[in-house]
Amino acid sequence: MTSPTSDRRLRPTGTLAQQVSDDVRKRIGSGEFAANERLPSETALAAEYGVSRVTVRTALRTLESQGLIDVRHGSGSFVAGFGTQIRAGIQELRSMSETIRAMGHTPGMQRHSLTHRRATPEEEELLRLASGEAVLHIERMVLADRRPVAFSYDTVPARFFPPERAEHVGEASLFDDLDAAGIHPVRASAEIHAVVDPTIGWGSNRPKQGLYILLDQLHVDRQSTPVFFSKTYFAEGRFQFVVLRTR
Amino acid sequence: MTSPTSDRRLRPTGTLAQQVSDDVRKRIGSGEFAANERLPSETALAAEYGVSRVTVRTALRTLESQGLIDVRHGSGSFVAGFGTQIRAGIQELRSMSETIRAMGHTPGMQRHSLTHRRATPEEEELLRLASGEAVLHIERMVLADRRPVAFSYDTVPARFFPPERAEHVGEASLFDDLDAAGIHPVRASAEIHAVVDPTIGWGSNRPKQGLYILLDQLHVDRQSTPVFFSKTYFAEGRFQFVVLRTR
DNA sequence: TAGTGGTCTAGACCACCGC
DNA sequence: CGGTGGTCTAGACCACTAG
Repeated sequence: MTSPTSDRRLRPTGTLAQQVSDDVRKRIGSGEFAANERLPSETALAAEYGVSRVTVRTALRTLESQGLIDVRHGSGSFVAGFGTQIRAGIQELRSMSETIRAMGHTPGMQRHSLTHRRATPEEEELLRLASGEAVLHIERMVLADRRPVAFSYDTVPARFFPPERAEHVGEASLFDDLDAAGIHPVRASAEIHAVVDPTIGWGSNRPKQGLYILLDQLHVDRQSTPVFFSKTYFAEGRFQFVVLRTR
Repeated sequence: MTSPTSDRRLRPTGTLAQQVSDDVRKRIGSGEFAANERLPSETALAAEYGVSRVTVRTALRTLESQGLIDVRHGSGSFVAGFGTQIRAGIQELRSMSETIRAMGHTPGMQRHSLTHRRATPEEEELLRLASGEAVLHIERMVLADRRPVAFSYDTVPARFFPPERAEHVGEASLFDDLDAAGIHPVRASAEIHAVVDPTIGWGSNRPKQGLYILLDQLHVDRQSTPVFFSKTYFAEGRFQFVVLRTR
């Protein structure tokens, strides 16, 4: 559509498809599009936003994969029936704090330890380090409403950070620390495992059963260069992962 | 490309993008495209297959999400380094047998029990059944190379099947049974859980630790009508799930 | 700077749904 | 049947990579 007669204003962040996706999500959240209601047709949304239908479809696909809408061939797209519970799609890579906030809870982060040490041979290979290079190893507890929901063990090359900053790495968001250092992880390939290990974590609030979903992740930047890896243990029952599987 | 001068022959199964994706996967498997090698450019592939670049991109995105290739902006697409280990993307909805075969193993299926009974109130709501309707409940063991890798508990409305067929449901692929009955599940929304439960499963080969990844799934057809639900317990350590997470 | 992938467009045709 | 989503095309321009 070249005539912007009815363009809805978009926050110019990221790709057009992301902007549309964000805006529709906002309109769902605000109640403008209520549960089980039909969204405007793809053609109508394209006209309203002043973008092509392909772009609208890309945006809707994102919302679908997050379980927010339900796209039905021949009928339309519908706001998903609840229940109200905000679910985290496992395909989305976001900082833990973001994810928890999006779930409607108050995030917290507690760094348990920070170690500066030489990389092991395995770490050297995984992160493509020079021989003898140093890494920072960080152990953190992730809280939602002051309750531990995950324990994360992260390993990142020490050279990313100037010495005066290194000691503060991981006090809050590791993603933010990396961004500030000009390192931008954008993807992670993750293995999903079930783990029982009572030695995982620390503190008195730690889940007693020691049952976790482990995401064993290697984060890479846009060039697929390894940036850091992490093992994050999500306490079963305190964190819900959802995935939309398609044929 | 309208001139099919160099069309590579494709198996006319599914969408064009799927055909391209399948063919490139085959060429990777055959070694024509070796590990860490660069694939032909998207433009070149589009010309070779006689399809648009958009279609090639859709196909490559699928392979990327399965961890088979590595797409790098400005450089090209590369066959992922192995590993040799064949991995199953959690976003793909396929029958267990298909998945195991694709992993390079010999699939097997053993039905442990088949129960015809009235649906519980919860099942009625989940599957949108009429009051008092009957369901089939099936318990099966999934084998790879004769070794149990998963236990599946499936519940499906009894009315899908004529009486003479009902007793054979789930002896092999439930997907096939449903297809034959004109029911076509195409998507599943799944919750992912970690479970420890020694009462899961049966038989002498059952994993002793009783540790599983549970996929709690509701399968729906194209109209998002619930078709059946299943709880599938994948033995930790015998089955590997992978997911590509993106920002 | 040449070549690659990243994004977007306008338009087309098909398959499916519900009236 | 009209309206919806599903798929595909040809072309365009941009951002990134590497020599």
